[in-house]
Amino acid sequence: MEALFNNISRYIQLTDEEQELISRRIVEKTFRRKQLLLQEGDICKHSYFVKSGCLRGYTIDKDGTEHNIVFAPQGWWIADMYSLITAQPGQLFIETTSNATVQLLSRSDQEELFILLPKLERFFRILTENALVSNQQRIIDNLSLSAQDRYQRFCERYAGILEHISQKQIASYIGVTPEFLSRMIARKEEP
Amino acid sequence: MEALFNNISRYIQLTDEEQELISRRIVEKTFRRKQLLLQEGDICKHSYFVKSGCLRGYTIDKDGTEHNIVFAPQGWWIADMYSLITAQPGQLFIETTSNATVQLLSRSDQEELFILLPKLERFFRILTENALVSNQQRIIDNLSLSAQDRYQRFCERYAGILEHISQKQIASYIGVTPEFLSRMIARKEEP
DNA sequence: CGCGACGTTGATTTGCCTCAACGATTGTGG
DNA sequence: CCACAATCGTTGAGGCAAATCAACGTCGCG
Repeated sequence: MEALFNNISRYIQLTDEEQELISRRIVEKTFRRKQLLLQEGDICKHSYFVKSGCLRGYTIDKDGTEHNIVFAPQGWWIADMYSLITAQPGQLFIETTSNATVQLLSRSDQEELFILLPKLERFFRILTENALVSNQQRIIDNLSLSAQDRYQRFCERYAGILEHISQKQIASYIGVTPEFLSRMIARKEEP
Repeated sequence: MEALFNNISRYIQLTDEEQELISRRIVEKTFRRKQLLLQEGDICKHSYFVKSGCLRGYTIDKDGTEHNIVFAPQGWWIADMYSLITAQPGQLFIETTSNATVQLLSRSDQEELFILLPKLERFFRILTENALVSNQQRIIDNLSLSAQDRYQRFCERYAGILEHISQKQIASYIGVTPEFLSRMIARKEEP
């Protein structure tokens, strides 16, 4: 539970009692590599905090192609936000990319906590603001950068977890085919 | 001020005193068409509520090309979120696309209000969640749809304000050149 | 060992861009 | 109120970035 509270304490301070209030509602689960936590059509009822390992969120389009929307390594939160806040079936798949331990907080518990503990609402407000900023930056990058530059940016931004992600996954994230990413990288090696 | 409180009351209830608390911190301004409210390098200090008219947020890339990031018609909020929350210079330009009346809430007043009025923090938490969802959907669309389909989606989603937006602005939003959008539309007219 | 996923490379195709020219509209200053 | 400039939408010709399809070697894993 410590990792979780370290994460939260980046933005708000919690007393032991307040931590206890939260702890009581957290459920911990472990998963093996490539296990699905959520799939298209499911109603997403939890926010997932990644205690260890790495998850990814992706969609599958009408041609059957996967598109990575988000990677969630250790210390990140992930959910199908659309489904979570509307309680409608979502389109996101969430899957482990390695063995992982995850802590779940249900939306209803979360909303209960927001009332008991306005500070926690602040925490998630800030978290959501940060996520919004990074999504907006990604939209800007997609509109204004070449595939090369998008790859550059990706490597910088996700430097910490690059080792654990296959080229195919990166290609899907930056919006090119694996073949083309392979060529780009090959081209870059040459003088 | 009524439009603003109607907007807020979608998600939270406010007493007259609470409304008064907010009102005191709102500044109203009017702008003419094509006036810049914010430009790249500025530090964004306010959230803008659009009382009437329409605004757009865009970036300019290294080739000098504009990319529309967001349209904010009547009843929407807009800001350079990155700059607002980090207090660093942002990259967004914000401009009116028609004559407009805008109500400004400074970040510092906003944070003061979050402490006085936790309900308001809830309102902005929800607002930010919604913005996040729509940005994520846009990322998904950009990764999985053709230019044609992106145009389709745009027309559906922004049906209400289509009349007030030029083709050029739409092209910039969906990430194609004006010439290509023109051709797409022409192609669609034929049987 | 054998199978399936991955990365690579080649040949070809295509979706979209660039540049250029033109008429139509809008806006602006004299 | 008109002349002129600026912006917009349209159309054509040609070009390029990235996709597609296909074949092949490698590796990790059951």
